Amino acid sequence: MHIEIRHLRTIKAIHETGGLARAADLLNITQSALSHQIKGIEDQAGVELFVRRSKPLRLSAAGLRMLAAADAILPILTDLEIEFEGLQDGRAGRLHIALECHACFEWLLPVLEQFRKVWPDVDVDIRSSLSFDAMSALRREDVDLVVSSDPEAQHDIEFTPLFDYEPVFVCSAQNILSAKTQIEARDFLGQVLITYPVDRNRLDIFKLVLGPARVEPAAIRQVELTDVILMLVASNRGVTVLPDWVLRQARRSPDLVALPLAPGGVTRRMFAATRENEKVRPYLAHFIRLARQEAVKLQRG
Amino acid sequence: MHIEIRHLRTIKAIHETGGLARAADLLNITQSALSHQIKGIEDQAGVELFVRRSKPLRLSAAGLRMLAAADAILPILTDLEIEFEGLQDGRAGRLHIALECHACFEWLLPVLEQFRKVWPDVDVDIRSSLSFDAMSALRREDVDLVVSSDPEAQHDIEFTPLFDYEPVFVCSAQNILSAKTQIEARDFLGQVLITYPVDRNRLDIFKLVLGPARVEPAAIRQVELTDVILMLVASNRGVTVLPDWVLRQARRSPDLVALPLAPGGVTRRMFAATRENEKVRPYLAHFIRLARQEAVKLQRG
DNA sequence: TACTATCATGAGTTTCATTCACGATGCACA
DNA sequence: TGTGCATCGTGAATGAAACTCATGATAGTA
Repeated sequence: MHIEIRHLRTIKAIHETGGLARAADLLNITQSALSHQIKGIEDQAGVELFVRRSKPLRLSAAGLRMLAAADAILPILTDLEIEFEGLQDGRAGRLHIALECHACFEWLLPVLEQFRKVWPDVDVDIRSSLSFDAMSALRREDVDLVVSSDPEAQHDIEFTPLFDYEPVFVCSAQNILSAKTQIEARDFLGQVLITYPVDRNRLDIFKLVLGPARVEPAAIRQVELTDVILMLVASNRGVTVLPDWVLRQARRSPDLVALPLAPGGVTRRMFAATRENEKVRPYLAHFIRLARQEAVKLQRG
Repeated sequence: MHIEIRHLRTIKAIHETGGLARAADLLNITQSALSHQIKGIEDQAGVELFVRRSKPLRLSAAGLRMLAAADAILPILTDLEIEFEGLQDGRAGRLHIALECHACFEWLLPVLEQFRKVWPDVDVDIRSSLSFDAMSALRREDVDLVVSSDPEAQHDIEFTPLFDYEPVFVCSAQNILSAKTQIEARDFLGQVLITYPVDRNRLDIFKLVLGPARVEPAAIRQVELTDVILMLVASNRGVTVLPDWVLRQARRSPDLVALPLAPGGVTRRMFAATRENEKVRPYLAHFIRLARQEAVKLQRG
């Protein structure tokens, strides 16, 4: 059996117009074509779909059953087509974001809030890339944008700068290190380092300081939530390294001391990674613009 | 834009098999055909449905959206096809019954009860033909069987005898006529005749007795329910004429007297009317057989 | 680097929906 | 009861579109 969309439209048209000739007119084909066609459907279905006893012909019980199927199916296709039209003119699309920067949730959420108002037809989602490789996910089209501070110079991926930030050392005022003016690798000896639960070579502190100096802290404790990290640090259960803007938002506690990393502070840059040539998509470009604006606000505190 | 069922099946197959060659195998066409086809879909939709960056190719976001449509649509068609197969082998169908015989509800219901157990896929309904012409409804395929006692000898309609019955006169024991041994037309003069609410020339009493004799009762009162008619008659608010088997079921009241219509009783035959050549349908034949069996039980009381 | 698996492409073939022209048939109205 | 009109069915011809075959291109892999 070989039902086609065309057949469903035919059934619908015949029912609505109440006749073959008028239906043919509606569908912009000849009456003859329709006659051939419905004969074909009936042969395929092996069922009489029309009552020919009288003129004009009408749908039989089986025909009405098929009409019900048509009424269920055709709107689905119409919706799909409308959605595809949206994709074509760039009004719709998908923006699934992977975060390599764990602390970025906080500044990203207001950006997405703004974004959704302007691009209601874009399907938005965020995933923290704790358990998967964000870059290959981007390449595989599992996600559409990655927030990352490692521009790995890939041929098929484009990195757009979002903002600069400084990873700063944070400890309790009770901690001995709070007396220093800047922190170097060997200061971590004997300290408990609190980090986000990601692979250590994706953390600024290991890449920039501890790795090169081959220094290992006394212990590493992994905590997911920024606020919890700061709480633990405030009660001197460990030290941490966070982007400056995270502290600027959260530094209410007088127990916390922030210090630059030697020598004299470090500057890092955050990027939005997209597949090559996709940055021109209007909604992607707009998202990046919004993200940079939000970043400016962050820098101001 | 011109999406076809074939395209939906293709999308589904590619997703399930995870590749063009395997999908082609599943669909029993060549890999080349599929390649051409998906190119065609993408041209039509104006949207990239597949990720060709990697091999084997996979569905893009838009492709997944189309897959969702396929998952919604294909089962509907499968169900339709299954239903049509049922119609083909006579397992399924429609049995909408119109009753010209108003009193027939009572013996019909147990018949339908039996019938539904054997033919679960047949769509059953009963309509009393108070407000429409049952025979033309049958011809128009609005109904599939008419219970009638008027075999009007139509070329495209077939009448199958169900059972014989006798229209009998019923009155209260208080009524003068209860003293008679049989009833003739002139006995109705001065009486209130209670009938079902149908056109008078479809009632046995007018066709057989009052019409030919050109006798008019004092008044006619139309009542829908058989039990109510008998109640009114029992309290001598009028007289009526009903099939014998209706009385046989309901004649508990000692106030009711049943008398034959002159001369010496009248015999009528009830028929099942179907469209020509449709009686061979298994479920229709079976229904008629059940109806006749039930009628035999009725005759026995 | 070679090899395999996978997809793309172009030409040729086949299939099939459509049109055209005409015939058949129901329906309304005289 | 016919007569005209509207409606539907049919068969041959046509043309577009889908498919196959043969081959080329490319990504993943040993």
